Amino acid sequence: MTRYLITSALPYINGVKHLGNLVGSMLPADLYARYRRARGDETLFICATDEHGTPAELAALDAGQDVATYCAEQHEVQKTLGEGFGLSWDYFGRSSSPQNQELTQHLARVLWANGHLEVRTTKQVYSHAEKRFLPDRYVIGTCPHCGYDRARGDQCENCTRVLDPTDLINPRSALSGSTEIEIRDSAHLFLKQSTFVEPLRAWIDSHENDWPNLVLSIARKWLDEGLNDRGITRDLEWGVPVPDDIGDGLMKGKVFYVWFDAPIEYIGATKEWSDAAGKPDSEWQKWWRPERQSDVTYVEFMAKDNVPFHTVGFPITIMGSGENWKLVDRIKGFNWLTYYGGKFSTSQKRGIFMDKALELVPADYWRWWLMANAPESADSSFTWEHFASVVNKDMADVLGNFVNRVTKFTVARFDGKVPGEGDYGEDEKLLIAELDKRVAAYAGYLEDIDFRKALAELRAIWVAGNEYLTKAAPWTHVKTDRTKAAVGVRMGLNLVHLFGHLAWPVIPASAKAVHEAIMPAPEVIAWPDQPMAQYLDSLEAGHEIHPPEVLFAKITEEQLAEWKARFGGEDAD
RNA sequence: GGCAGCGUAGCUCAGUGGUAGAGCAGGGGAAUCAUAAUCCCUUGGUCGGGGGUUCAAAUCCCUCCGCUGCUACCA
Repeated sequence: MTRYLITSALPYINGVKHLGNLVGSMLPADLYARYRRARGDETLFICATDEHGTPAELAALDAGQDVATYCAEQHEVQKTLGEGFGLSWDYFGRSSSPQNQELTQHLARVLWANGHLEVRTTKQVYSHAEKRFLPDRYVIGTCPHCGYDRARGDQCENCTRVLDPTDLINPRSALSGSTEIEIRDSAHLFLKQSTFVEPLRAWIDSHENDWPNLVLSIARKWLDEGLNDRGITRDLEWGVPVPDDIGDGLMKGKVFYVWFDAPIEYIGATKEWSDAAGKPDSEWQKWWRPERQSDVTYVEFMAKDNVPFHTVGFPITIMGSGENWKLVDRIKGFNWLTYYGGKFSTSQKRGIFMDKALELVPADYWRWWLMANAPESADSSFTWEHFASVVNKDMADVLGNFVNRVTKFTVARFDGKVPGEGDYGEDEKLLIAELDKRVAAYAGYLEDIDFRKALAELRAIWVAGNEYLTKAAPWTHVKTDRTKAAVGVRMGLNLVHLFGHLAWPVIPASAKAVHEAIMPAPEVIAWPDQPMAQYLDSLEAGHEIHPPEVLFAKITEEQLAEWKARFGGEDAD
């Protein structure tokens, strides 16, 4: 049986992530990982913070910390928030780890040995004030085309023209404002991507049927436009050092570009995981260097901006190594989640961030709404009104109220115990047939990693429970035919039990609470494998149940108004 | 400017050649076990505009309009 390796795109270190980041990679990866575990599959779910690069250095500068301290702190912040959202990582690593450094250097060495890297001289902007090289975007000056005086070295934001830092009039450092800058030659390693076009195309074509259109079209666009060789080193201090033995001795003091080492951290974090557990190297290697590629099914989750690096950049690193590293099997890409149709924006404080979100409502509310409305085929839009109406209706009314009405009635009329009288009849058979079909459809959508449809099916399963209960109407029968009422209640309780199992991958904390209405819940709530006829008649007569407190408090009009005002609704820009 | 995606009921979205769909919201009814929750029935769209291909187009082609994003050292 194949093992499942699951990775989520690495959240960048410079601050708390917003809900768009969450829904685009970490949350769907968690849902899928939980589903695999529920089915009993051997599963490893890996994530990490992406810590290198100039933005991290600048954020640290802002915070008045050295970059290592800053990253260590922010890593803990992101780890805590992820756990708050129920993200069930087997390991949440750091791209700055020694393990990643070792692996990154190893892969660079074999690429160098295989002739896939070459040294080229490039022109870089050096700032005397900062005593460092500046990335293009951190050089500002007057645009030669439109005269805008705050144009960036990569592009003028006013006239949108693409620029080179040397084009700027009166160039200066965006960090200090210093004009003491000069253009210096600097040697860098380039990955000869152009030689990989054919194998990449063949590989991508082989996934014609199991990758989403979004992923295929982005990957092919890059190949069609011609792959440029790509610089994989930078003149920075914070990063994985380039080893002396590659690059003809010209790489002293340089580090790898963050996009080179970040995907390698998928492997690095796996090694961090096995090292932390005191396990031998064979433990992480069985995931990344399996005997046969088919021993591991590797699934990656990411937003669409990340697709090129996972369909082109990282695969070239793997292919070019000539070693038997595991290549990704399935890539699930997401579009953008928008906030009232506009972009989530950290700088403009527009949208909702993970820390604030958890202060408002439990994580499962977000998990449900985000995955039920995941931007799978197109961008999707968050609005407070929609969020409140979906959460109140689906979770509180359809699921929560079902659990509540069945369990409360059991206490009121059947002594809080599963009644054993009577046999299932025609109504129960119809329900069982419907649920056999729906549970299979729900599983099918999860296998296909088609989340919106999966959650719509899960909701339909809950609705089927309400429909059944209305038809069975034990509250009516209990007055005249206690046995008939008992049948309805017994089925109702079995449905509660079922719902707890089916909902666990999506809303784990709530599913646990539902499960515990019937009996104590295990760490991993297993998938119901039996046919429904058997499963829905599995609770023992006389078993005592425990009605939960209100499972899902509804979002009130007052809360809605307050949150809209606090976070900015449609009027905010 | 170039490129990509999108534009289907009031709202959020399915549907990619064969008589327009779901959920929510709206309207009517049933029930009263329950967080006034649930269940049944129902109103509602010339599928952004125009042109073309086809026996047949929301679905393929062209064009126009609108929205969003990307445009490579930005993670």
